[in-house]
Amino acid sequence: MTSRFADVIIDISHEKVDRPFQYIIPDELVTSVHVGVEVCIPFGRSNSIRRGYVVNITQTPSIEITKLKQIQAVEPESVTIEARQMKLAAWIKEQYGSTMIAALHIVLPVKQKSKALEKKTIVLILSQNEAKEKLEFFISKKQQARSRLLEALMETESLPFEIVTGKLNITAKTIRDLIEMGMIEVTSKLVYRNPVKSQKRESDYKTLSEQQRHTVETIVEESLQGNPGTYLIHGITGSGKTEVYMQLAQAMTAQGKQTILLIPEIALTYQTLMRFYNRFGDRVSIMNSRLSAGERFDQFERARKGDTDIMIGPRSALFAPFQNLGLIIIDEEHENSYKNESMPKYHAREVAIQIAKMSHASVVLGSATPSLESYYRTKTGEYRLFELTERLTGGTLPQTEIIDLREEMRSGNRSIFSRKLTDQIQDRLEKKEQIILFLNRRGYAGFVSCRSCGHVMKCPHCAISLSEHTNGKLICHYCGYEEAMVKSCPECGSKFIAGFKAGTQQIEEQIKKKFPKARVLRMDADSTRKKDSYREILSSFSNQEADILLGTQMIVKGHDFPKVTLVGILAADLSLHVNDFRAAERTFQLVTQAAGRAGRGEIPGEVIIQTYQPDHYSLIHAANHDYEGFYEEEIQYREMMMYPPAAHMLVVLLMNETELEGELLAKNLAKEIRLRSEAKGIVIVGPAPAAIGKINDIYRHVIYLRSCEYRRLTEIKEICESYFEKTGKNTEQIQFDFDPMGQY
DNA sequence: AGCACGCCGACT
DNA sequence: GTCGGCGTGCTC
Repeated sequence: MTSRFADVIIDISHEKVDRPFQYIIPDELVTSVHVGVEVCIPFGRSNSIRRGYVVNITQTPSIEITKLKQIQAVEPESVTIEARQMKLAAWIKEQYGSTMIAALHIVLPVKQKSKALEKKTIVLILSQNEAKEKLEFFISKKQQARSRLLEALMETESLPFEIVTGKLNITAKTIRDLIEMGMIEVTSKLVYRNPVKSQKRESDYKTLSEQQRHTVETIVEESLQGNPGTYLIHGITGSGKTEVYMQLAQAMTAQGKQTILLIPEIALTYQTLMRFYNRFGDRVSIMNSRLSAGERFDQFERARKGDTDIMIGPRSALFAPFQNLGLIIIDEEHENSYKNESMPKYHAREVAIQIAKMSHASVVLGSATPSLESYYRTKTGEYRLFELTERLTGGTLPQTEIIDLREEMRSGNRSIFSRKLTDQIQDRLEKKEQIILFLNRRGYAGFVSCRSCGHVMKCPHCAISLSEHTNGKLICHYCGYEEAMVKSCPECGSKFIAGFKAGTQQIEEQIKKKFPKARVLRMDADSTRKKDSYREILSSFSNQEADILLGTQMIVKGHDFPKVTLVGILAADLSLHVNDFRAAERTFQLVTQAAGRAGRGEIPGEVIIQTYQPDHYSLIHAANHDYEGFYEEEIQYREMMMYPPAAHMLVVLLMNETELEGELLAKNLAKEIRLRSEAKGIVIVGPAPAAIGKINDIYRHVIYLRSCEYRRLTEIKEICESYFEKTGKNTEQIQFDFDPMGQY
C-alpha cells in the first residue's frame, strides 16, 4: 500500500510556525486520519507531542521523505472540523489577515473560548528581602535577563505573561529557570460566571401587521424557491422586528432548517431572548459569555446532533455547527460589538454572509438605525430592504429640540445645562416623572472646538478632527498632519477655544448642586465595574428609586422605562468630533436611540439635544427621526472621501518596542507598498503615529489604505505579510483591520 | 512557542 | 581553559 501524507497545522499561535507541516500517516491510522481531525504529532528537536489539525492529505511528500515524522495518534476527544468550517477558516484568514490556527480557533469556538478564558500570570513567591538578596546576586553574576524579570516583579508582585515575554523581552527559558529556583510561579486563572436564570413562561403570539407579513412571506418564499438572499429590515423602535424574527425562525423549523440569531450583548436584549425561549422552548439554545467552556461545548454539540433548531448568542454563535442551516439573523446589526476586536478582526455580518453562501442560507439584518454599510448595499442591490414604519407598541415619537450651546454661552450661561434643559428637569422633578441624561463620551478623543461659534479644528486632508496632544500640538491620526495648538478661533477669533473636557462624575456633582433634592443614579464604566451592578442600577431606576439616570452610551440600549418623559443629550458634539470617519454615523445612532428612550409610556416624551453645532446634519436628521435624510448626506461624505462603504479601507497597525524603529519600519513598509502596488487605484495615507500612540510601552504606527476593490487590499495585506516575514523581528508585530470600526 | 546550538564574558 | 547566560535559527 502506498503511503499517505498529511499537512498539519500545529496548534501554536505564532507566525513563525503558522504553516502546514507534513507528516507520514502510519498504516494503522489511514482510516481515521482525514481532513479536519485533530492529531497528536511530535514536533521540533525535542519531539514534544503537540496537537494540530489536518488540513490536507496528499500522496506525494513535498520534502525529503527521511525528514518526515509520523502522526502519533488521532486526538480521541477531538472536535473534528468539518470541511465547511475548514473552508470558512481559510476564508477568514485570507479575508482578514491572521494566522491559520487563529482562524481555526475562531471556527472552533469551544476550544478557543476555553483558551481565551485562561490568563497566565507570573507571581513572585519570595519576600521583598529574599528577592532583594537574589537580585543583588543576579546583578553580581551579570545575569541581566533574570535581574530584569526579578526587578519588575519586585515592583508589582505579579505580571501578565505577555508583558513579561513581550515588553521585558524575557524568554520562556529564563522563566522556567526561576520557577526551578522556587522564586516565581505561573498561575493560570479560569473565570466562570453563573448561567442565566429562567423566567416564567407566557404565551405572546402576535398577529402580524401588513408590513411584517410582507417581510416574512417574501423571505420565506425566496428561501423555499432555493434562492436565499441577504435582507435588511429597517424598523423603527417598537415596530415588531422580534416578532418577524420569530416567525422566520418558525418557518425555517417547519422546513427542517436551523436558525442562528445574533444579538449584540445578552444582558441588553434579555427580553428578546425570553420571548424566543417562551415560544420555542428547549429547541432554543442560548450561548452567552457566562457559560463555562463545558456548557458552551454542550450547546454546540446539541446543534451538531440536531437537538436544537435555534441558536441565540453573540458573535461566536455564528459558528454553531448546524447540519442544515437555513437562516442567520443579526439583530441591531449596526452594533460595534459585531466586529471582533482581536485578530482576525472579522465582522459578523460579512462572515454570516459567507457562511450563508456556503450553506445556502438566508441572512436577515435588523436595525432601527442601520449601518451605512448595510443601507448602501440595499441601494446597490446586494441586499433587499424592508421597512417597518409603524409603531405597534403605542406611544408617539418624542418631541425633539436642538439647543444651541453657543447661544447659551453668549447669554452668559457657562454651565453644562442650558436654560431650557434646566427648566424641563425642574418641571419633571415636580411632576415626579423620570429623566435620562446622556453623555455620549464613547471614543472621545480630545478634539478642539470653539465655544463661541462651534468651529472644530480639522485635518485639511482627511476631514477628521485633530486631536490635542500634551506637547501642545494638534495631530491628525490618519495622515500624521500636525499644526500648533491655536490660541484663538481661526473662524471667529474668540479666545474660548480649547479641548473639550467633561466626565460623568463632574456632571453628577453639578446636578447635585443644581437640583439638591433629585435622586441621581450614575451609570458608566466606573460605576458598573462590579458584576451585576449594571442590572441593579437599571432595575432600581425602573422601580423609580431615582429621578435622574445619568450615563454614557450603555443606558441608551433597548430598555423600556415608561416613566421617562425627558431625555437630555448633554453634549452631542462629543461623539461628533471623534477622529473617526464614522463619527457622524455613531452620533446619529446614539442620538436616535437615546431619543427613543423618551415617551415609551402613555405620556408623550421630550428630547433635548445640546450642541455647539446645531446645524450639523446628523443632529438635525436625528431630531427629525429621518434616517433616509441622514443617509443621503453621510454617503456623499463617504463617497467624496473614499471611506467605507463607498470604498474599502485597510488599517495596517505596526507595534514596536522602540519608537524610532517602529517609525522606520512603518516608513519602509509604506514605501514597499507604494512600490509594489503601483497605484492600482489605491490611496495610501501615512504612516502616522496611532491615536493611542503607545500601549504598555509598545509604540504603535498606522498606515491607512483605501481602494474601491477589497481584493486590492488583501493583496496589500499579502505584500505586508511577506515583507514582514523577511525583515520582521520578534519584537515587532503587525495587525490588519479591514473596514475598521473604531480608532487607532 | 520551545528547544538546541554556539558565541562570548566571567571565574577556577 | 570551561562554565553558563543569552541571542539566533529551526521545527515536517
